[in-house]
Amino acid sequence: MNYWLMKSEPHTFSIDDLQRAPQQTDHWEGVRNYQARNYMRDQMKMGDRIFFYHSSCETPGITGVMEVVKECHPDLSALDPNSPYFDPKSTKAIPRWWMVSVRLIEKFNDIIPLRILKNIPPLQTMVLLKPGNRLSITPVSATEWAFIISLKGT
DNA sequence: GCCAACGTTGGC
DNA sequence: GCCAACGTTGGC
Repeated sequence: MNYWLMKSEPHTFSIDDLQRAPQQTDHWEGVRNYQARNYMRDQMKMGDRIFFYHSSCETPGITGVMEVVKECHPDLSALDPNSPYFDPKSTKAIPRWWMVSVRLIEKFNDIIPLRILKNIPPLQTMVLLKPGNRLSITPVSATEWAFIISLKGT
């Protein structure tokens, strides 16, 4: 099983939005970065675990856990001229953008803030923490995953 | 709001 | 293929 971290701005789509969704499931539309897309298209598999990360907000950090419930399929928001994610270069025949569907497994009682993660030596290997990193989807190692899970509620 | 870092675009 | 200009991300 692979582990991941996916960012979302909570004023656009928060963990509470996912919790309210039918079956607590939604598709992860709107990724418009090739490397992040490739992770979803080529590497994310059923059952992979994902940290839900809130970015560009008062307290950025990890807010819960999701799993992949549907592997890559075309991101149709790219075809919708009324969508903020519209991309005229994507077509139905040759989709440029792909996404996975995710289901909420757990919303943490308390967010694990980025500023805490930054101060934990065993987590300095995280791609998320690499200087200059802006990727909205990053891989997480099994070791990093287990360590972060152990921080819950502390 | 600032700004550093990074990705994309497009002329040549 | 180079690279300058521009746009975006995202913490602070």
